[in-house]
Amino acid sequence: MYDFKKIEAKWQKYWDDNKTFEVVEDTSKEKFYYLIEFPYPSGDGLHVGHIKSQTALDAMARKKRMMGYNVLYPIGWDAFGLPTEQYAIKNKIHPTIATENNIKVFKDQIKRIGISFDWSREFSTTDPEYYKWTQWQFIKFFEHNMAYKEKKEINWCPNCKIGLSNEETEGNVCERCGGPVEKKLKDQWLLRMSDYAEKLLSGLEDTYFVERVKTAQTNWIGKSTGAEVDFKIKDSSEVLKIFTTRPDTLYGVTFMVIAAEHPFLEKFKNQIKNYEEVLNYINNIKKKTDIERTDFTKEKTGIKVEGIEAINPVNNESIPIWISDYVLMGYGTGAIMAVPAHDERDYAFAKKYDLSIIEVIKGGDISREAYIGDGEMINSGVLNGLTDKETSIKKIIDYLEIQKIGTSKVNYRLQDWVFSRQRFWGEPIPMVYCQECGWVPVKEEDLPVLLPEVESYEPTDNGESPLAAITDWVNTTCPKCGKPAKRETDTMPNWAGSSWYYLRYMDPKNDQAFVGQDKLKYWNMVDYYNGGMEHATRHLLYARFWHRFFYDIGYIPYPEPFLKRVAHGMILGDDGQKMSKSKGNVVNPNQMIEQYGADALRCYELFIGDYEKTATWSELGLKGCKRFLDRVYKIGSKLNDSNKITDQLEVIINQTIKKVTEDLDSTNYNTAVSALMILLNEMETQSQISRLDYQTLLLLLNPIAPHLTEELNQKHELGKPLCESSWPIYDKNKLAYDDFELVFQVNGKVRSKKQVPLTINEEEMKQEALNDDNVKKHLEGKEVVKIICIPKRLVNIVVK
RNA sequence: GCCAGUAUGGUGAAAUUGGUAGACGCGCUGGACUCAAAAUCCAGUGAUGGAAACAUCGUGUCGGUUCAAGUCCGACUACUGGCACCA
Repeated sequence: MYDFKKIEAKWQKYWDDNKTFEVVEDTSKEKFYYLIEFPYPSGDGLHVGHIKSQTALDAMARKKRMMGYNVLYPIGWDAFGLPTEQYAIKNKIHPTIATENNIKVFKDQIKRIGISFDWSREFSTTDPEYYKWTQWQFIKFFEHNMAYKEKKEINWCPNCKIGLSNEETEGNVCERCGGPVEKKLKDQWLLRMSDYAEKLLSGLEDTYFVERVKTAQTNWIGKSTGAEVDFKIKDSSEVLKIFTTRPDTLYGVTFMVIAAEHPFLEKFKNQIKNYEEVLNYINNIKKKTDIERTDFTKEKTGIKVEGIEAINPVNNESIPIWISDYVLMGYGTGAIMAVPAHDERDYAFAKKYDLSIIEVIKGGDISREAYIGDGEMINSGVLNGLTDKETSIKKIIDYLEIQKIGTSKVNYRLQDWVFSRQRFWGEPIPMVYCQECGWVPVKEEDLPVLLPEVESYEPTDNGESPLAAITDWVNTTCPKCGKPAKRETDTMPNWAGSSWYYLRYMDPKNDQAFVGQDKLKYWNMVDYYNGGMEHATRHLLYARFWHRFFYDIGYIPYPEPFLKRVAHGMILGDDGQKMSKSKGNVVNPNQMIEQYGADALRCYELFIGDYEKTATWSELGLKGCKRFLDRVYKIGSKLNDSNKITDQLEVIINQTIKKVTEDLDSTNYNTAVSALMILLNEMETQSQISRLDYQTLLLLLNPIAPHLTEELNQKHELGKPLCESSWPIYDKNKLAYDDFELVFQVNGKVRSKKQVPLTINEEEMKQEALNDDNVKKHLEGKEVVKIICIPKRLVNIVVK
């Protein structure tokens, strides 16, 4: 019938030759910035699931351009990171080459789908011209005291003698040798992201993220409000600080629990009578993984610290101190006050070790379980008799503050960002260590710090980055004093380059700044950011943090990077399982394009179902979309000479323009496709259609099936190329026919229907209903109680 | 455990936001074309009863509000995603 391969190649060339989708800043036009998460170019290429969001945003972008907007829809490559490094090691190929090859494959795939990316803005995070600025930004963090070094645990395989990423330690077993993984302390760079917890939380109010993304972010930040309280250590000037969200239960404290890593243990070493035992317990804990340690289904363990005791500041009672694995050093102060009567964990612990339990809130049965509900305060000094939790909390905090033994306090789950990786394939951290000057950033004019050309990029056997073995590269001079110094050999995490790429798209060739101020002002926030749910926490928070910091220090004129965030649903294989090479259910877009064409594939990607939900791939569904496009082609043979909308099609065409326009602005792509199918079905009932009917159909379908529609538009000489045409506008007065089907109900059940004019009034509607034969039958022997008329809808007769 | 979301035919899913449940696609059944098949076209397709008209039932379960509930309220169940001994 028609050669879709030829048509697709022809129009892809046309767009390239005419630079149709290259965008230049133009203040006379309104801007719109669409963004997809840039792909990680792996060796496997893209599957049909990956291109769903690219296609969806492409349809939106094509439509917005036809509506006169200046649309930025860019793409690049997030190419640093572990998969490429491992691929390179395995295949004995340099990661730079591997990356180049992978990008080539990805790019070819995307080009064949006909996505309208502005390729002139393409870059990779591995380009020195790009990572120069990632390094420059790190130095800004450092200069503002937002980057610091600290000993942190890494996953360590004692067998392979290398540091492993979390992904490589699934099940606490080394992915390479299958042996057990240990923890090892290493000096690492961290970014003070926890300082930004409140800003990242409140900033969400300035965005239109979908609800589930917002809650994921909120949960990750994990704000909790409570109090910090000082517990004196008996016979000492030291104070044990704890954090609690329930200071109202302070009178119910019967013991304290501190984390195994708590500094008190070292500090009171000489006073702790069972220090030997304590050390033993701590060493046992250290052997466990985080997962084992935090698995709350397992029984809690602990040991009493003999020889030191704390004093409850509100009633001066002496209380014992315990160590347990259920208290974590990384949250709050690493110590808690235990109120077993009103906390499940404390209760379980108290029961196991036979510790006393004091009830302070009435309402439960503490002989059976901890009571976490509300009730009257008892055994609680100043709080006795109060019944409202909020009032009690406020009162006790006031008391603590007056007595100077505590203060209200907010805590966040969000921690600082561990920014060091002991790997080759990442941005070198641009810092130099000098014996005299300490850590000194590389001078700006010496950026980028290039990754050296090396023979081997395999990890070293002592936990250092492979860069540490390259002495020529490591040994340098101090940028400050000029004396011999050593470079930092760790690299940045994969998340670094992806934290600001959307800014670089605005100004990808700038060699004076990471992005120009004029470009920032013009493009402003990303209007529409699409990504997977797997990035709704970390990537999205890292990028928002990065952005917010550069806003705070004056490099970006607005605080939040993304206005709207939408999460696409995954596409599963036709077996209902996640597509993966090992399951053999991966569908390659190239094969589908080969058989059905890019337009049919695009159409099906959008038609497959609710955009935000997971969907199962079905080649039969794709076939159906191909049939639809074939019929669009065929109906061209029914064209007459008229350049007016055909009377009989006027209403449905206007309805379809409205529907497609609205659906392509939201995420309802499936119903946009369905509306076009309905329009085509209607056109097929006509013996002829006008040139304008057809052109309108092609324009509306163009964002979804751009190649075929351009070809048909040209073939039938309907006008200039669609990509240079304007989006159709509907006539508000022509959205409805002048009659409609009136529904007759008796007691809410449909009993009959009749075609009536739109001009019908309420009285006439009632009469029509009462005169209907089937309605009469259902009224027989009954009394009419009332009649409800809904204009343009129905009449409901209520009978007894 | 906490937070968020989802549940509709054989199947992917629609449903004007309280007003005809199942649009559109797939599959299936029958027919046309063909020596035949594929492709294409036409008709039918929630279940039960009926020749039909029509009737009854039907949107995860149980209750409620309403003239009217897939949609609102209450309780529950299952699944998906996020967080999780976070004090």
